[in-house]
Amino acid sequence: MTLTRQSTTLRRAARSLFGWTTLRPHQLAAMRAVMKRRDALVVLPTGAGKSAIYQIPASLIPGPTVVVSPLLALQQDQIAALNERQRPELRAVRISSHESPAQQSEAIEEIRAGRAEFLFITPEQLSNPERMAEVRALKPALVAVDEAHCISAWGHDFRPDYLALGHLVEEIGRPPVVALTATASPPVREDIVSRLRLRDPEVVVSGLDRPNLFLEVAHCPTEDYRWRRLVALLRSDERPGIVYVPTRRAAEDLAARLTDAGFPSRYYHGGMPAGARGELHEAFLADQVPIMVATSAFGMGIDKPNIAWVVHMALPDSPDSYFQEIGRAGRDGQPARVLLLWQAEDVGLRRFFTAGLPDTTELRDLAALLRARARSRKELRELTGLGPRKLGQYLSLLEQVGAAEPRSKGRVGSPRYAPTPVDAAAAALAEAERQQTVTRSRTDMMRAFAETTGCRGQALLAYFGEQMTAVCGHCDNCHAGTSTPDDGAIGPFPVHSQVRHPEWGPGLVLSYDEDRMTVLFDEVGYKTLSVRVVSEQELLTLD
DNA sequence: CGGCTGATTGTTAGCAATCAGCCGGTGCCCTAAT
Repeated sequence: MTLTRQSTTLRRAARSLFGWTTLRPHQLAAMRAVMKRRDALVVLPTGAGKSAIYQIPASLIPGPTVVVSPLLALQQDQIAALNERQRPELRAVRISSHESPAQQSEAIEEIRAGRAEFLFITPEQLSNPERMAEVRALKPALVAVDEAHCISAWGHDFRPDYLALGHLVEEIGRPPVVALTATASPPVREDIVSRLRLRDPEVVVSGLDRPNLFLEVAHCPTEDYRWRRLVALLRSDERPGIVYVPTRRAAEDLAARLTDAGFPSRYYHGGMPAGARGELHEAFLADQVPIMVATSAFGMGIDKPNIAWVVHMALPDSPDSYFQEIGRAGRDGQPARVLLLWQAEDVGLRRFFTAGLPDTTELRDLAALLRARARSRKELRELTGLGPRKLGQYLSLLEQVGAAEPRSKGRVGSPRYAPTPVDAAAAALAEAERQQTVTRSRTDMMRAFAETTGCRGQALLAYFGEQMTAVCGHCDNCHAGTSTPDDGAIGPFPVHSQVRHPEWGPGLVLSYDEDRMTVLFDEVGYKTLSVRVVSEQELLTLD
């Protein structure tokens, strides 16, 4: 099929299924890749018609589509949106702990008989060997991984089954894979590609700059100042909006305090019962909650067009999280305010969350067990006494250093020429330390973003590996006139060139900000260097 | 890592300074007890 004919087919399907008269260029590019059975990584803001990128080709390609999606509540919304259209080629079912065994069999049967196209599922379900066998038997023609940044954000500790997704997709029969997310900095993209084992994927990145968001940061020496700045923003009375706080308790306390002060607010965090969370989510979407005070639990799946502002009451852990959270504002294209209220002390909590390295003795014993013979995770849990999360994290580290490899039926063994358990444990610890260093460097970058007197739009885009040639014009520093354009040519190395540091190894030049430059190193993460020192001491060489 | 709380100390009778201990985000899933 020629390109034009394929585009026509896609456009026709878009009109028939979604009532759209046009497809945006990036949508079309990604859809064409999927139609050609090529892997794809799609980074587009929510609301840019991202889901359609897999849904429209899926309706045209024979065979069902497996959609890996992280949250059951989010799956429910996505399924409802598809089934509302009442088109058999878009019908969706799911398998999760919410369905009874009878409902699960019915879902499988609907897909098998061709009455449904999409099977929504979590990585945890797929890591169950019996479930995997059922899904493989359906011979899926496509796998879509929604919110793919979860692989990087959650896989390494919180939800280890995310890290095994690449292997799980291979067990399904390795159909083409399309990974979708609203945010992914270069190391996160790399993580997604390598973890999902994408093969020469078509990478589509677009729309990272959000001109209708006004970016503002205030350093708050006292809690009282933080409060006053928040109230000052609320007085301008643009609603609705979200206040992000770092802890559950802060969410409850601040919502009460705001309500008392005449700003009716509700709070939302992961410690609340699922029912209450669902109701709050719905009420917020229906404009019944003007102010939501929430932890980072509130976010994914909130596709609400008229969020007029987002305030952060503490420094987020990374620009990745920050971008994701502010990205929920102003989806209707109307001007929206984004305000970060921070203190240096905020970093302490972030350090705590990233603390904790694996125990070398436990790693060594686990590596020794794997060397003896392949075992199921359940056996390994019983033999080592490790919890499922810790075991998943350890197995992932050992796999990265060549001391573990997934086998069929959910078993894990060790490769033929695996290092000795002692060497494997040392290498795995080093890898965990590297990951921790990179994670902490992200917090450093978040702090640098807060402290910069340069253009914040440029700083944020540079972090995501995009270069803006002019200042953004929609941040506090641009308005104050302190922004200086980063033309990418003022430094000794061009932006996006590969460089090497004697100690930190290879890295990617991201940006220049006055006399400093930011480089992303593979081993130590983001570093800000003095251009003068780099030049005088010849610290970097072109790689 | 750092803020908060409650107890101890220190100097001298009501309270200030210090310190140890505790707490802190994100969600699948399964199992067992109602």
